[in-house]
Amino acid sequence: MSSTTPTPPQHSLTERRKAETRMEIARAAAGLFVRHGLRATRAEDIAQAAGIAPRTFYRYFATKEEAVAPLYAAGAQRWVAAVRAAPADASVLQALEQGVRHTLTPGVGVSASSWEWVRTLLRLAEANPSLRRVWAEVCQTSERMLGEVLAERVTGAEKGGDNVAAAPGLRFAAAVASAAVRAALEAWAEGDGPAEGPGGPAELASRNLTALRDFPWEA
Amino acid sequence: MSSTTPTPPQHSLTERRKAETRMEIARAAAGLFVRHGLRATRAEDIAQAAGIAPRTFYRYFATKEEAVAPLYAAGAQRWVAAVRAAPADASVLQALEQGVRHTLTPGVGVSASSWEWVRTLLRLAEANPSLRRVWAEVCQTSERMLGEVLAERVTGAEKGGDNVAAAPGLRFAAAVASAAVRAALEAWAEGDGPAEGPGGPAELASRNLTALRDFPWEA
DNA sequence: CGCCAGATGGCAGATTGTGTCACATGGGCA
DNA sequence: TGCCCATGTGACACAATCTGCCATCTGGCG
Repeated sequence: MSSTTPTPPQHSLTERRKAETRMEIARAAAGLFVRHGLRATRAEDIAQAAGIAPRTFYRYFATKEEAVAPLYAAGAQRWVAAVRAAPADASVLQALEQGVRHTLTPGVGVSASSWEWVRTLLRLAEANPSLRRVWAEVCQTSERMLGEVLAERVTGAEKGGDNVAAAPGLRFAAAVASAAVRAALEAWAEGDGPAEGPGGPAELASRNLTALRDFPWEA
Repeated sequence: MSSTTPTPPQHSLTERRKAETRMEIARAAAGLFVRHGLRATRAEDIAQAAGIAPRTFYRYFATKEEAVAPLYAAGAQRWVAAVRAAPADASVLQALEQGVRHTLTPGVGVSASSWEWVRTLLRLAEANPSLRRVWAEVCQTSERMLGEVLAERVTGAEKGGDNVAAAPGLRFAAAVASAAVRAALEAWAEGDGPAEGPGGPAELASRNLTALRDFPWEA
C-alpha cells in the first residue's frame, strides 16, 4: 500500500471495505486534528475513533499525519479524472479548464460544506510543518498523475506506459497546471471568502490557467 | 527553529557554528542514507557521525529524514538569491533565466562533483515516500521565497511585508517558475546524462521557462 | 571579570512504528 | 454446499523515535 494511494479499482467486497476503512480513518483523524490539535491526538486515538486496532492503523498509514492524505488527495484525483474525461478533441488548456469547472465548483461533485473542511485542513497544513509535507507530497503525486493523463491526450497512447518520459515538456506542463489549482486553493483557503463566485477556487484556478498566455513576464 | 530553515543571517560566531553543525549533520545523514539506506540508519547513527549527542540532533531536526533538507534547499536558496540579485531593469523572465544560469550550471557556484550528490539524493527521494515528502516541502518553501522576491521586483516594495498577497497572480507565477526548475532537476536526475550541456538541469530549466510563451496548449 | 542567555548533553519516559504470530473472513473452486 | 487459502485484522513484544527536564558549559556583553 503506497503512501498516497492512487485509488485502485474496487473489485471485490474486501477492496471496498478497505477503501471505506481508509476514508473512515481519514475522517476520524481530521476531526481529532481540528478539535484537539495535531500534537494532542495520538495515533491510538485515531484508531479508536475509527473503530480499529492501533496495529491496524499502521497497516493503512505510516504516520498519523499521513492519515488525512486521502482527504487532500480526493479532490485532486477527481480533477485528474475530469481532465481525462474531457472530450478528446478539446485542447489541453480546454481540458484543464473543464476539469477545474467540474471539480472546484461547489455543488458539483463536492458538497458546499465539504469546502469548509478543505479550507480548515489547508490552514492546518499551513500552520504545521508535518502536515504541510503531506499536502506537498499529495500535490506532487497528483501532478504526476496529471502528467500521465496529459501524455495520453497528446500522444494517443493508452494509459500504462511511462508516456511522460517521451515528451520532455509534459512534466513541466503538468506541474504548471497543477500549480494553477494549488495556488488557487491556497489563496482561497487563506481568506474568508465563499467557495463559489469570483474569489472561489474555481475562478482563481481558471484565471491562473488563462493568464498563462499573456502573463506580464516583461513587467 | 523551523523545519526548512530560511537561513537566518549569520551574525555572531555562535550562529555560524550552528549553521556549520547543521550542514555537518546533513552531510553525515546523506552519506549514511546513501551507504546503508534510509531504513538502516538510525537518528543516533547520524548524531554519532556528526559528532553530536542524539538529543542535540533533535534540536536541529524533527526527524531523521528532515536532516537532508538543507542539502535539497541549498540550491534553491542560491537560485532565489540569484533571482533577487538580477538587475532591476530586467524582466521577470530574464531575471529567472539569469538565476538559472548562475546556479544550475556546473562549475558556477556548485562544484561538478556536488551534482552527482544532488542526483543521488533526488533518486533517493523518488524511491522513498518520507524523503519525497521532504523534497516536496523544500520545493514549496523555496517557491514561497521566490514569490516574495518576485513581489519585490514587480512592486518596488522592500523585503519584509507579505507582498505576495497583494498581487494575486504572483503566487502562481512563482509556482510556475519553481516548477520549471523542479521539473528540470527531476528529469535530469532520472537519466544518466551529465550535469552540463543540452541534457543538463540548466538547459532543461531554461527551455521550460522560454517554452512558457508559446507552449502548445492547443495541441 | 562576572553575569546571563542560549547551546549542549544526559536521563527518563511517552509515543511511534514494526516484526511476528494467531485468528477470522471473504473469495475461489470442486 | 463445503472446503481451502490468501488476506485482513488484532494482540503482544520490542526497537526506534521524539520530548520534557535539568545540569553543565560557553560565547556575548556590560
